[in-house]
Amino acid sequence: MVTKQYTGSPEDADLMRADSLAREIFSDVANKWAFLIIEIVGDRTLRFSELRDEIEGISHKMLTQNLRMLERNGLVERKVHPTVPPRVEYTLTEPGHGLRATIDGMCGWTRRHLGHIEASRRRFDA
Amino acid sequence: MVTKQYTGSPEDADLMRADSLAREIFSDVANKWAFLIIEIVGDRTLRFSELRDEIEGISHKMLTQNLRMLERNGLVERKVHPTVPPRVEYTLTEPGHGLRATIDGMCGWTRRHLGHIEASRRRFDA
DNA sequence: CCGAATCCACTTGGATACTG
DNA sequence: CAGTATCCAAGTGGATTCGG
Repeated sequence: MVTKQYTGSPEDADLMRADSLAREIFSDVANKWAFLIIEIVGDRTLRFSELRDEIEGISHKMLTQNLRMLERNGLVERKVHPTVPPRVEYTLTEPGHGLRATIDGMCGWTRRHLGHIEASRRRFDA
Repeated sequence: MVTKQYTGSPEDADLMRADSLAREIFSDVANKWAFLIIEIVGDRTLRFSELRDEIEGISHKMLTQNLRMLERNGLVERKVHPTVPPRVEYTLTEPGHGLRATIDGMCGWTRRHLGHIEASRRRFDA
């Protein structure tokens, strides 16, 4: 993905389609709110309002938008209980858990490099 | 990171600071251009113009902006050769390679789930 | 060649109000 | 409670120009 140079040969056409699709998916998902949502859901089952309470600073609108996007891509499952008042619960799907694992890796990386990054920033800002 | 509930106890203060810093860094870095840049640099050394040519669709401005950001956070190194015309080369730092590994993981995940995602989208859009 | 700065069209996201 | 729609303020990103 990403670095290939296309020659225009016929068998390249499929690769290119897969590639640009991958890139599109990547762009969908590689945003901070999506990551945060996936991390926070984890293996729990959370209601809309619980999610909003746990994700500091997210607005109602952003949360719905990202949940829809994640649902559309099959990363979270949305379960509606037909009660009054309504109760809607979100969980990660199996592919969602896979993605979560990679995000976990990134969180770990962040934690391990906090010091280095802070130092680098101070140097840069001077 | 992210999910902890703070009690307000003194020892929590440091955790909270580290946490919000981690989140800030995360927000900096978790954007599609940054990911793409890191992936494309890989273990190569690339000039500004080479980068722009390889990253389809990125504008001059976005590229500079993200390169500055990555440099500030110590993920890429910027080397200026004092020639005429100027020659500026970018490489990943050691922490940059660490982050790259996690992004690689995410790319792999995307490739493995292209089919599932496409199917899920079709279902959703109907 | 690289990058900073300006301009401005366009998108984004927050606040609010309204429905089932 | 969950979600949609609207409005509008603020931010973003592209094109262009100028400078080192």
